[in-house]
Amino acid sequence: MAGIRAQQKQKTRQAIIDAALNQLSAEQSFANLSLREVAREAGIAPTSFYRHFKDMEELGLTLVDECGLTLRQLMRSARKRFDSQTSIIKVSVETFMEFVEQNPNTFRLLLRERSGTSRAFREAVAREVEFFRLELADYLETESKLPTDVARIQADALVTITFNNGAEYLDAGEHKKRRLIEDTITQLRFIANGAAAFAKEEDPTD
Amino acid sequence: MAGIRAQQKQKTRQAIIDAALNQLSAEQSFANLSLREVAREAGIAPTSFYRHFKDMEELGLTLVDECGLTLRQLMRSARKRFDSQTSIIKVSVETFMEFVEQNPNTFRLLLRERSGTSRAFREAVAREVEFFRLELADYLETESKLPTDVARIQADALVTITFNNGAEYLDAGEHKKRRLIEDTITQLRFIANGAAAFAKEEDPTD
DNA sequence: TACTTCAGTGTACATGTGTTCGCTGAAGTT
DNA sequence: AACTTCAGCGAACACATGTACACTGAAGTA
Repeated sequence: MAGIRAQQKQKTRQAIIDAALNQLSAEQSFANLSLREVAREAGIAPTSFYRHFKDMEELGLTLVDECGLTLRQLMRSARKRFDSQTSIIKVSVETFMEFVEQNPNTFRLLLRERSGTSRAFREAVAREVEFFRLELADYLETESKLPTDVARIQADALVTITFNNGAEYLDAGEHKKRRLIEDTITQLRFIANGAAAFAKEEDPTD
Repeated sequence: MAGIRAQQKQKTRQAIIDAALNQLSAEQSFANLSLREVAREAGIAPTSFYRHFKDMEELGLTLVDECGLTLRQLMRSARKRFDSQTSIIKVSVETFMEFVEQNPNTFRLLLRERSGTSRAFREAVAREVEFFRLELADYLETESKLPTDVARIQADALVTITFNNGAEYLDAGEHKKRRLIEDTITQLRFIANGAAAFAKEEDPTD
């Protein structure tokens, strides 16, 4: 049961996925990527595409899932392996920007489809971002001992700022990139301090 | 010199612009709007389009400019007419969300082309957002008496949060919309307080 | 009135698209 | 060895697109 058949199928499936990702760039979004272009790049006939995906939409959703997963794992490991010397905020931001730097097209996919034309895509990206928020809110609640809803609102803000500055990072020059990282860290600190002060005000006993 | 000619030309030019804006929706972005579709909606022959715009790109840039201008004027007037009873933050957020509610397609245009495929578009939107930031930073510097760079960093964060939550507002239901406004206000307060605390720390004499 | 300008038109063409259909041949099964 | 499955193929299709071109006729001009 080597499954030569299934193995080969898996291989071209991956080829299609890679082809799609490789074609993404600043000038080309998934939305205006055609089935035929993907097939060409993957080295298969246009019609063979249908053996693996019903649609370009189905392929897109697969990509979003995969990219979201990658990013989530990365951030999770960043939170785990941060040493107590450097702040968790700094580590997270640097990790995130590193990801953006090294996978610009992956990130662009999430960024663009977040406000894209297909409801399914928007929801899929929203789901990924939601994972982020929940995980971070959870972390804040237990580590910073914040009330649940303060943690949630703060987490939302942190994710929004980071994700968005990641978008700016894409088009930035070397100098601006450095400043962007610093500014992001500062902004996250503003939020963290503001939230902490707010929580204290509400419950001074803590 | 009634200029019947020029008058008529201006009229169809506006018809084209309106046609384009009317076709925008959650399911249709400017990027996948074709010249022919716009012409059809505007009630002119496809080729007549060229009498007014060199390109779809040129039309798009015009739209971005126009939309940005509208939004900017709105926010500026909001800042001016806020009565001292309600906080400037609350007024600004409510004004912004009202704009998003009433001009969803206009806002969608800015939102999407911000991370779009055309460099010219991205830069145009970035320019509009930059106006926002600068005006707000200026306001913060004079009103809250913050150091220039703290004001800038804070303004960036405020704009990012507001703009982004506006995007979520688009797809939100009635209940979520109300919560979104509240959360946005809270988040902006976090930032404002965090920034103020930071500034005080740096320069306790103030 | 004769002449020019030019917004708007209709035809035409080359190009790229998604998708249907029937075929092929190797892999898998009995 | 005989039979089935099924990933991949090429030809063909109907369709929409951007744009070139030559045209018309009303508005503007002298």
